[in-house]
Amino acid sequence: MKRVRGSRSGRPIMALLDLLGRRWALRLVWELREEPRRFRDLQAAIGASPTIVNTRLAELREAGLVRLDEAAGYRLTELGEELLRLFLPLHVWAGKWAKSI
Amino acid sequence: MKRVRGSRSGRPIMALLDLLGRRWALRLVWELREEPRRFRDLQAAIGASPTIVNTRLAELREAGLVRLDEAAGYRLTELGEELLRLFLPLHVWAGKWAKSI
DNA sequence: GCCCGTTACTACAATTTCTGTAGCGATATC
DNA sequence: GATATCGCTACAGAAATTGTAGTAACGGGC
Repeated sequence: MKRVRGSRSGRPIMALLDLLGRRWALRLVWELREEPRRFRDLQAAIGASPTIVNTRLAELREAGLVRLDEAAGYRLTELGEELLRLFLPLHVWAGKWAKSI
Repeated sequence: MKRVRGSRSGRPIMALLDLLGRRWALRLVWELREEPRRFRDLQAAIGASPTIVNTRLAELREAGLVRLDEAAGYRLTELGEELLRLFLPLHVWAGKWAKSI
């Protein structure tokens, strides 16, 4: 098992929070929720530098959440889709949250 | 409604992903899942600088997710607890994830 | 009054991360 | 050979984060 920055405890939840708590990481997973997307497409969609997009994608690939399908582009793995399913309710909740502040 | 960095679109989900995608933001919410905690206690728990802990807490407070209860310490608001409930399954999933990589 | 501990929080230089722009090397199409 | 798309890299400047120290306010004990 690969060690992730900040996960000195070795507790999986901490490693996960650390991984997803890096800039653009959550957003990248979100952008892949519907269909595979190309590198440049992803980069344009989130508006980050190619350097950091590549770095995050590499981390997410190493974590087994994302993979590169040469024919179609970057896509979530089975594991990545499981994670996404946990996050989907966020979409609805975000609307409610926005109204209340 | 306050505008959040990177949320040029105005879509709540983007604002939320941006807010939570900043370093230590997710982790701070997580650390408040059980009980109120003092500033120094939080800071020591996550191992970040006081500067950034204070910055993130201010952002989370402005977002209505966290508040400072002078008697007990920092705690989640009602809204913050709702958000946390969406994240709780993450704990279980993280264990499974760790095993598979 | 005065020391002591605790609280949240700030100042600031050093370090790390991210951005913005340009470009590379491979592959495919004409 | 020219043109386009693909993932990806180089690199200098800008921004975020760290690490350390310290401030100001409050509440005991003495």
